[in-house]
Amino acid sequence: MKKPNFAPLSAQEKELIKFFVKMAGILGVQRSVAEIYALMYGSPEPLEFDIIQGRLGISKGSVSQGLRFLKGNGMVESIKVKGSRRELWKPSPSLAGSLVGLLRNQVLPSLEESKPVLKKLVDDATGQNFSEEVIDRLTRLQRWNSRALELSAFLLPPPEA
Amino acid sequence: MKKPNFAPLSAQEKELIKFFVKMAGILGVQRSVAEIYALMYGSPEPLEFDIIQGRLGISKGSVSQGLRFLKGNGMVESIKVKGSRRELWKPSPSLAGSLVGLLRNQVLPSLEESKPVLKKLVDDATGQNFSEEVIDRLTRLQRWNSRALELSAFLLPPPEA
DNA sequence: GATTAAGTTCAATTTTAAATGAAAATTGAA
DNA sequence: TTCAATTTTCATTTAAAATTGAACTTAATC
Repeated sequence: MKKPNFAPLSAQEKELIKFFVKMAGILGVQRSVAEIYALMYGSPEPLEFDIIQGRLGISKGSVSQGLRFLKGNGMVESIKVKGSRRELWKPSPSLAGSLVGLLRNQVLPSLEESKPVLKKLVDDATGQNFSEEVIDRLTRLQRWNSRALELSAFLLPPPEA
Repeated sequence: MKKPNFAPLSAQEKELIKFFVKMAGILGVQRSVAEIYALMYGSPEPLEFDIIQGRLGISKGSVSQGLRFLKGNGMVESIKVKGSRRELWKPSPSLAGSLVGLLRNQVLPSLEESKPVLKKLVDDATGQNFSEEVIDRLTRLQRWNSRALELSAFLLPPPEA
């Protein structure tokens, strides 16, 4: 019979989790994802699914979705262990790279989508009887969008093909 | 008797609102606030409370709270009309400045709070039997925090006293 | 200083987002 | 190929956040 006996979180682990949860809040990332990442971040060895679930006391579903999200954004890596189906999980080496991955997926798409929308708004405003003031604001908005997009392209080159 | 007859939103206004709502989503700002700001942003004249409420079709409470939030973050300004209790509202001249105000209030506090927490984590980890790997990660985290804080101080000087 | 128009507050409600967990799908060992 | 171990999916539940609106406060006018 299985003994689901997981070590309770240490004070340090709890602090680290709190820290990442707070940062995640700023970025709009959900709590469970931050907890998973924090646990890995403070662990000397890669962790397996069950340990993550058991020690954090969250559901299998949350762990599964959380790992998928983190992997999809390049924030964690998994290691296949031969002779077992289990994978071991650890944070990606570069925290900077991880954040970059996150940002790319979170903000770039919106910036891209907005480009044509802003263009149309500026064109319409210019073509119609809009006030100078408003046209000016819209133009400024468009400029911002472009700059942000350029900056992103520079900072966040897409991952290797 | 009052005639609460407000002009419906034009197609352009709707688009502009959609844009700001999307951007607000990234920053974790609520929809109603984004709508209010967008309406002002696209308006050649400053707007009064009732017009905002009526044209957007949201509650008085939301308008009141939204304006408070926007003002508190330096994103809008109000103009007192003499001989009337009514105020007129318009976006602050600098969009950049507005975003800066927002960011300052949203992220700076968390960065500040985290500083001592991270220091303690690093100290504890160093003083105890923690793995090199983990100590290294925590140190890197601390460095990031410091840099972000410095950068913030540079980019976001506090408003005039 | 009473009246009314304008705006604010906040408990209650509605809406949205996140977490759960049972069932289904998948993997790899035998 | 079978089968048990492991992970994923997703309908449901739970929790969090945003919005509402009626009661309340404040300020202007008479």
